[in-house]
Parts: sequence; C-alpha cells; structure tokens
Amino acid sequence: MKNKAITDREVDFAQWYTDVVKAAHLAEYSNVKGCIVFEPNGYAIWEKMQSVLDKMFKETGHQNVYMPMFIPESLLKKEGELIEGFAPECAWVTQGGAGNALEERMAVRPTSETLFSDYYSSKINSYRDLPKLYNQWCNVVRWEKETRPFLRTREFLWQEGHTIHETAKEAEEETLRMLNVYKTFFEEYLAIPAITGRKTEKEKFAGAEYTYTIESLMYNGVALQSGTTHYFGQKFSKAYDIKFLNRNNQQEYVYQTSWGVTTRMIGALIMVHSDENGLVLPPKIAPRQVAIVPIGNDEQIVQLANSICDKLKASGVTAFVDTTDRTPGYKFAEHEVNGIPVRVELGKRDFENGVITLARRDTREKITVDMNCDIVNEVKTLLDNIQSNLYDRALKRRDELTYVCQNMEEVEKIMNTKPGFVKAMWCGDQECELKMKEIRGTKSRCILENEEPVGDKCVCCGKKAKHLVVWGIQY
RNA sequence: CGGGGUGUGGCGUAGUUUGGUAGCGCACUUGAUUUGGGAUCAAGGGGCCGGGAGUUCAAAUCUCUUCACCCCGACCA
Repeated sequence: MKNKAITDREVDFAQWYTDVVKAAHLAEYSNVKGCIVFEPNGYAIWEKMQSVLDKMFKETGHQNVYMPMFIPESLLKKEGELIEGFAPECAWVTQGGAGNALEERMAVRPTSETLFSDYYSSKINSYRDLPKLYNQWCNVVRWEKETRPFLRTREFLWQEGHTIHETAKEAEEETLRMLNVYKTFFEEYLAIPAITGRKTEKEKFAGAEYTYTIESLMYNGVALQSGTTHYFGQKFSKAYDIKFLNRNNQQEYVYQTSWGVTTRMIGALIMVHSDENGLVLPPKIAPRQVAIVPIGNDEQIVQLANSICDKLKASGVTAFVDTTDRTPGYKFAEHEVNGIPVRVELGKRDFENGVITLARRDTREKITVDMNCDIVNEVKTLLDNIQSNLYDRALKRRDELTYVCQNMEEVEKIMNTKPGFVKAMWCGDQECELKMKEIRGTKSRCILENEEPVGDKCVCCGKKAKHLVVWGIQY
C-alpha cells in the first residue's frame, strides 16, 4: 500500500499537495534548502509546457537568446525601483575561485531586465533595429523564506520574454498580446480558467509602468498568480540608456516590455485538477497520454497490446505498454497517481468477450468498447472529452467560488468561511487595499477592465468607485 | 539571538531511564505460485547508531564538545 498516504484533500490541503508531488514522482525536496529536485515525471511536464509555449512564442515572432546568470551590483542598481523590489531576496556571489573576494559582488539573477537592457543599449541605433522580440528559458534565484515545491522555491525555471519597441503603442500592444498568449495556453492546454487584468500600483512589478496578470483559482479557493506581463515604458531605457534614432531623425528612448511564466504552473495544474488518488493531467499537457496494461502474460494479449500501442503512436498519441512485473492493481494505481489520462486494460476475460476496457483518469469511469472498433478514434475522442471536461469542471468550481461583495461585512464573511475570488468595487485608494489585507491577507488580484461594474461605491470606504477588482487570498 | 525537540540501513521507527557492540514495518534481491484494483509463501542482502573526544573490561545508551534539521518566540517582510 505504498501511496495510500494521499490524504483527503479537504483535511489538510498543504499535506495533500505535498503527497501528490511525491507520489507522482514530480519532485523531491532537495538537501539544498528551499530548492527541489525535478524528477523525470515532473521535468517531462515542464518540457511539454516549454515545447507548446515555445512554439507559440515563435509564431508571434520571438527569438530565443541566453544571458549570463550573474549580474554585477552596479548594473543591477541602475534602475532604482527594481533593486528596491528585489533586494530582500537577492543571492550574492562575493568570491571568485581560490577564495579571493570579488572586486564587485554579483547577484544571481532574480530576473534579467537589467541584462537585457544593458545588451540592448549597445545594439540599438536606429528605428530600423526595432523591434527586438527576445525570449529566454532559464532559471532564476529568489531567496524565499518559506518554500513549497513548485509554488515557491528558491530556484525556479521559467521563461522571460524581453522586447523593445519604437513606440509606446506597439509595446503596450505586445504586453496585451502576450497576456492573451498565456490566457490561451492556460485555457486550451492546461484546462485552467484564467482571469486576466491589470495589477494595482501596490501589487505591480517593481520598476514597471503597469503589470498585467493571469490569475487562477485553486481547488481550495486560494488564488495563484500564474503569469505576468509588464509594460515598462521608458523606465529601463532611460536608466540603461537604450536610445535609437527615430523616424524624425531624433534620439528617443525605446519602449520596453517583459513577461514570464514559471514552473509554478505545474503546481497550479496539481491544485486545480488533481484529487485524492493523485495527479490528474489534461491530455494536451500529459507527457504520456495512454497506458496500456496487459493483464497476465498470455501471448495473444501482449501482442494485442503492442499492436494497439503502435497504432496510437502512429496517429500521434503518446502511448506505452506497461509490461513491468507488477500486479494489475499496482499498475492501475500507479498510472492513476501519475495522472495518465487514459488507461487501456487488456485481460483474458475481455478478450474472450471480444471487448476492451478503457479507463479515464478524470472521472475514474471505465467503459468497454468492441475489440474490432476503431480504437485510435475511441481513444482520441476520450482524450478530447477529458480535456474539455477538466476545463468545464474547473470553470464551474471557479464560478461557484466567485462572490460579489458590496461591503466589508460581506467580504469578511466569505473570506472567513469559504474563501474564493471576491469581485468588488474599489475607489483606487491604497488605504482601502490595506484594510482589505487585514481580512486574512486578502489582496487585490487584478483590475477587471472589460467587465460590467457590480456597483458604484468602494467596498471599503463607500466613496465613489473607480475599478472593478478581483480579490483573494494568495499563495 | 532565546526556549524546546530530534538525529539509529533507502524511508519510517523501537531500543537510551536501569551500559553487555542493534530489532521491527515498508522498500530491495532470489525462487515458486500468482495476475480484472496497490498479491502470497519461502529464502536473502544491507545499518556500528550525525561527527569528535572522554569514562568503562564493555557505549546507540553515561559525560563533554561539535554539526545538522524541526517547532515556538524575537527579528525581518
């Protein structure tokens, strides 16, 4: 009974989450405090995410580059707000080899705006050099005090896009365009409904003019900031002197953006879809989509398993035959805990009846199909079905956990009983934002720009409201 | 930084009071029987007890010291 340790997720969410991570062999806590070891199953999910996203970035005209992981202090300090925002969680290298102190200490990158800016400043001369649409896949280090696998680790993997443009308009469009790329990725691939909107002044990225965010709601009603896109305007280009000769033959500073998503998405995947039997992966992101389990070692059955596997692979489904020396029950449970969307069960009993059993991970239902049916088609339909069912299920839950509040009593009541997203009007005053925070750490998630207001008075002070805001308790 | 706790095969632990060089569960290996929801039986392998020093005929056990981790508090956000 090896993975029965996965407790009821209602009881202890943190423990349940950790159990799923371990049982599905996604990651182990490392001996390096606050860091994790990515196990093959976990890394495969990241690779899959990378391949999908990378394709989307290329399609929108971006190119991959790679910058150093060390940032000299003087370079990092050129832009005041950024260093202020990141100083508390910067790791510093102070020694080179042989124990010699460095003349200037270097930060291990917490983010690479400064390096990109420095690079751009020496490369850009004319409007003809613009835009530059770059992306980098790398790791970053932020010295967090409390850590949790995938959701908050000291070192994590991500992609960071950094673009520079000729005009503010173009850069602002890029900020929104990439936000929508993320939204598409979340909804179509991860099957996670996403709320997108602008961050408040208080919650925005250090150094940005403004920040857009993609927010998702976890199973237990806690919010997770899952990705961000930033518009920098000319803040960095002025600090790092990124000038170009514009079409009017005048020197001008470039307009800049950055955007990123991280391995935190793996955590989101777990907390949105998974259950007490372990991981549940949406078919489009599952590294292995179909597990074929022959029961017993009857030669005919093994042959059938192999032929089904070949057919599935030929049509682009990632399938494998599990011939390991384990009992069927063990294999079923193992593939379930690993989140493999569809399992094909082949045994003597079915064989004699001329049928095949298919088991779906999302609902754990089993269906039987005729042995002579178009098995590839059946499996593909089932995979599509699982993909959309996961999305629908998550959407329904998010809607059920989203409340509209008109005053502080209502907010308090909801946050203290069953947390979730709260939609409420806000006057734009930071005082009110701070008062909300006193209720179990409720923070503004984002400002909804394209939705109907739910009132005209600030939920906190009662004065005239400026924005419709989504609030929540965050990870 | 203050208070408390823990450290024993890969993991989880018993043994420490009352010294006699380690026991159990899971995992692992081999063989047989099995295989439709985490199999059974049998036989095996692996630890000198976080590190160092001391007391003793003899130390996982007592003493000193050191390291690591955890919890509470303080600090920081």
